[in-house]
Amino acid sequence: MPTTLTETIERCRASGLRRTKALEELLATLMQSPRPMTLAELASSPRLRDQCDKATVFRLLQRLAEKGIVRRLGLHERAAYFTLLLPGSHQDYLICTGCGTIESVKAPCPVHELEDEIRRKSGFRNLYHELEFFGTCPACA
Amino acid sequence: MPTTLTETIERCRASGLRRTKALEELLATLMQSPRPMTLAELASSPRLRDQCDKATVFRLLQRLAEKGIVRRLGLHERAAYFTLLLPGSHQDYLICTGCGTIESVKAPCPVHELEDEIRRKSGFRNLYHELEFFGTCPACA
DNA sequence: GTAATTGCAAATACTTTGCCACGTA
DNA sequence: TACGTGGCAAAGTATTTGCAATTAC
Repeated sequence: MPTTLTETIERCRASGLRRTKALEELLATLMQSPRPMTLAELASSPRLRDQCDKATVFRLLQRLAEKGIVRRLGLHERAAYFTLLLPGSHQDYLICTGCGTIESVKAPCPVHELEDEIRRKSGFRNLYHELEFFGTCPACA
Repeated sequence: MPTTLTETIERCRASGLRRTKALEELLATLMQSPRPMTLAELASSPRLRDQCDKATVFRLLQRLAEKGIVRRLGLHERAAYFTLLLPGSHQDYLICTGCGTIESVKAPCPVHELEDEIRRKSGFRNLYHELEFFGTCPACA
């Protein structure tokens, strides 16, 4: 049984957020989306466009991410990350959400079979993947 | 046997790039780094700081990424992506590097065991992961 | 010699904050 | 009433581009 909007609003209330129109509409929008959305997409979506300012959406997302109700995807810096692609090698990363330290994962990557399956079933070409683990490192805990 | 700097420079030459000091230093820097780096980190690194402008590093990275020698990590938009976290559910994504379309992967995620192992061995808390597949969708191919 | 590459500076884009008004509890 | 929240506008940071000068081939 899928999680309902009401339940999610309850989780927000339980973590101390106030029940506002903007919060409800934001949650509803995210809940209806089958994929992650950008701040700009959210702020200009039908339910939010005339409802509230982009800064409001930004701060809501910020609070929701703090409470663990929303997640901001990607390496947690504002800047883009680049890595050299060495033929025949592949790296996964373990990143501390506290201090931002990035280390590489030594264990073999378990994703290749799924990647093959997706390659076959989806018809995508030049397929590759990125896998990152996030958490709080011992030093930050 | 690890890929050498010379070999990588050769790959660049083979894809039509000119052999410049900036290119060599950039590749050497990336090659020595055990983890992905940002444009700012690269441009201010010892080998590049006095060697060339940040715009040059930017354009080099751009060309190298085009040629498949460097990879820019993360969802390929400038903006950050947000997703709702529903208790007990997890999503992986399939993203077209051509048109940017994001769809969710239906197959079960094969990463949980590795995640458990990392949780045990690394001492990280609040561990979670993100897995994305990238490629060219049938429509873009 | 010719086309790719670079530096510098300016323009964009996205994110984040200040401050005061407002609404929820 | 008190404190979290919202709007608007401005500031901050990262990315990207224009153009003339330079360099690799």
